[in-house]
Amino acid sequence: MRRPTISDIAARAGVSTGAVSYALNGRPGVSAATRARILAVAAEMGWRPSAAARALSASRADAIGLVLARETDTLGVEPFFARFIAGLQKTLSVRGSALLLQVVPRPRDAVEALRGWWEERRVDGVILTDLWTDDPRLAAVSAMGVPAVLVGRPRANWPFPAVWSDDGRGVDEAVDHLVAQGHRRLGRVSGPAGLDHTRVRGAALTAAATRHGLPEPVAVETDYTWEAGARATERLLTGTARPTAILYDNDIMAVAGLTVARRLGVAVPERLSLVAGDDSQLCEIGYPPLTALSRDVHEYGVAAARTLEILIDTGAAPHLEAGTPRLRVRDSTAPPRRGRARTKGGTGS
Amino acid sequence: MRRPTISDIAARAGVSTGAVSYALNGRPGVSAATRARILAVAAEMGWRPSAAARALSASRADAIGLVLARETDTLGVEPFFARFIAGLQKTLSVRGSALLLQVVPRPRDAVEALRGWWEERRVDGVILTDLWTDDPRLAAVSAMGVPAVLVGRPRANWPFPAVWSDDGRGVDEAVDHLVAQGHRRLGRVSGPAGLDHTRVRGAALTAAATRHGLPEPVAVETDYTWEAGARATERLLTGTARPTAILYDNDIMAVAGLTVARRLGVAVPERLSLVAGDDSQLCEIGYPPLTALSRDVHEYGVAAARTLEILIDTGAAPHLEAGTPRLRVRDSTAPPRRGRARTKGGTGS
DNA sequence: CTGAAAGCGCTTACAG
DNA sequence: CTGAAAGCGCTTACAG
Repeated sequence: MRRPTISDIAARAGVSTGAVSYALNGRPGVSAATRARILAVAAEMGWRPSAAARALSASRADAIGLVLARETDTLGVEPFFARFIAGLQKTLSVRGSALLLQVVPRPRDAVEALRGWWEERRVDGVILTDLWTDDPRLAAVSAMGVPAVLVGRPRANWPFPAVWSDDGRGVDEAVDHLVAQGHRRLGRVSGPAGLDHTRVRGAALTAAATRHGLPEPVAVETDYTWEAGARATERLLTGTARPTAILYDNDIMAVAGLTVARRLGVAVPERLSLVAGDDSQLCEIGYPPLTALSRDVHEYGVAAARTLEILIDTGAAPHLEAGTPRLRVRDSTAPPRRGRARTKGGTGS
Repeated sequence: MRRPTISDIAARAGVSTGAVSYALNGRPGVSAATRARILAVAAEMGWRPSAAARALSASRADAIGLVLARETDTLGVEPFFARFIAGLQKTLSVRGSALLLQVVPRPRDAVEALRGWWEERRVDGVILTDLWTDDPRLAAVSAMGVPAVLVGRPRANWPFPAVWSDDGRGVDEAVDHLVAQGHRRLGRVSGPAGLDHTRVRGAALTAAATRHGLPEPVAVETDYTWEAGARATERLLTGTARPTAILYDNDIMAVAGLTVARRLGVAVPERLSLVAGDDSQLCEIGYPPLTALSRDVHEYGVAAARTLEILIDTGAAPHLEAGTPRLRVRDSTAPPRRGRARTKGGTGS
């Protein structure tokens, strides 16, 4: 029960292997009748192309690579990646491309993974996510020449396409919503300052505040974990000029904020409004359910894969905006109640 | 700047390509001096093997496949997979094997993915997780003959190795802990009944209750989501013979339980103890922090990959237990306070 | 210890 | 429209 090859099909159909190849790949070079016969024989024999043989002769791997450069503990909590990957694969499956995945803690480890894949020609292209300000992947990928799609805002000196969701617009929408409710002192619990999307959101928040004539929002940086989100919230709530609304860069920190606010006796949403930067089940686990920036992450993955395929096929592809966040209003945002509320406790675990 | 091949190395080193291959693969057939020279030349030229050529001639893909068969929304919240995959790759990276990943909603979609990979010889073996009672993957994988490691309890008629964590022992430990605190009426919020590990835990809970002379614990089935966990908790708390302790099959449902208990006015842990079935950041997001079953998922991934490699290399590998859960006691479990507490409200959103 | 050659399963010009 | 052949970059018996 050896698996059939095109030679077997050729023998059975009484044609050359070349003809079989043309027929199987839907190319000109065989008559319609011959093609039909070959396809029938191939189906009957249960033939499937050998990925290795095809890769070797055609110089394409029919696979793309994705390296996730994050600490696994933050990765796990993010609904982003499962949805994003499902979106990628919806596109890839049409052509029968495979997805190689690697999970590494830091961007510089990602470079090694990408280089290995490309030098062994295991992938036709790669997708880059979570870019940092000085990310070693950009120069490395450019130098290697591996087709790559940047998931994030386009960069200067980046020779390849970028697929990005307009995080700034999401921030704008959130601020507009809060300002309409009467908020003027905004706070922000951000992700790592070195991450591109952290900076994008920060800039958008500052710009939006300026546009509305609000004081500069106070921001506290974190590493995306629940604990850091809790500490950051506490700092904002116990400092001077306490904000009446806080924007978080993900969902789990917003949940942390909810808990901390309760512990400090700051009523949500009466005294404090919260906006989560990602939307997931977590936003509904507490009371009140959290207003959140929500985006179609699946569609974002589809767009990234499609762009990479075009890049691989044609050598170029346009930048593409996809999965732009929209504000999903739930109950954690409301007009601020006037008057200074007392703050219970101070610290506490 | 064509990438160098072994022919280039052979020419530069003045030997045959066969000799280069032997030298590069650390096989006998070349003298130490020749080998050293060849390696030096290869390094100097920056040679890397072509994965396709190697796969074609050696009939091995140097890659393994993992299909995750779950709804993406539950996947995202689970810290399990990111850690598990990191563990797999720690092992795979030693040999330079790649990981192919696919995310599909149902087991029968997984069969198609596995078949495709194997028939195209994209993988040398696969890892199966989240097995269902009548899981089509088992028969399909056996029939195909693709080396496969079952992540879960060994099964009858399963011709390959299994790597499993003893979920039953985790349940035992949790019940011992609760009984020692004086609990006698236990409840359970379980995952889907068709999932193997759901049944294992259920059986273990019944056995532990019997051993301690407790009444049969009441169990409510869910789909692992927060919402289902909330509904199940409410059912347990508003039913007759309300349990004083509830075991959850994951972490997010335990968090849901905490919220529901608060809403119903059931104090945790005074009136109700909660045990989460997985340990993650989520267990610390509420008050009180949740007692949880914790296991070394990274190590679990290492064990699964190692077992698969042995299976691929030798045609067989022993079953292996790894990542057995241990109870991590936090503040959500305590001796039950006597007397019937009132229950606030009834339903509610 | 070393070299020359066949072969893995495809694709793709190049002749007919 | 079709066939015969070379080639992709390795590995591996098989002779020397």
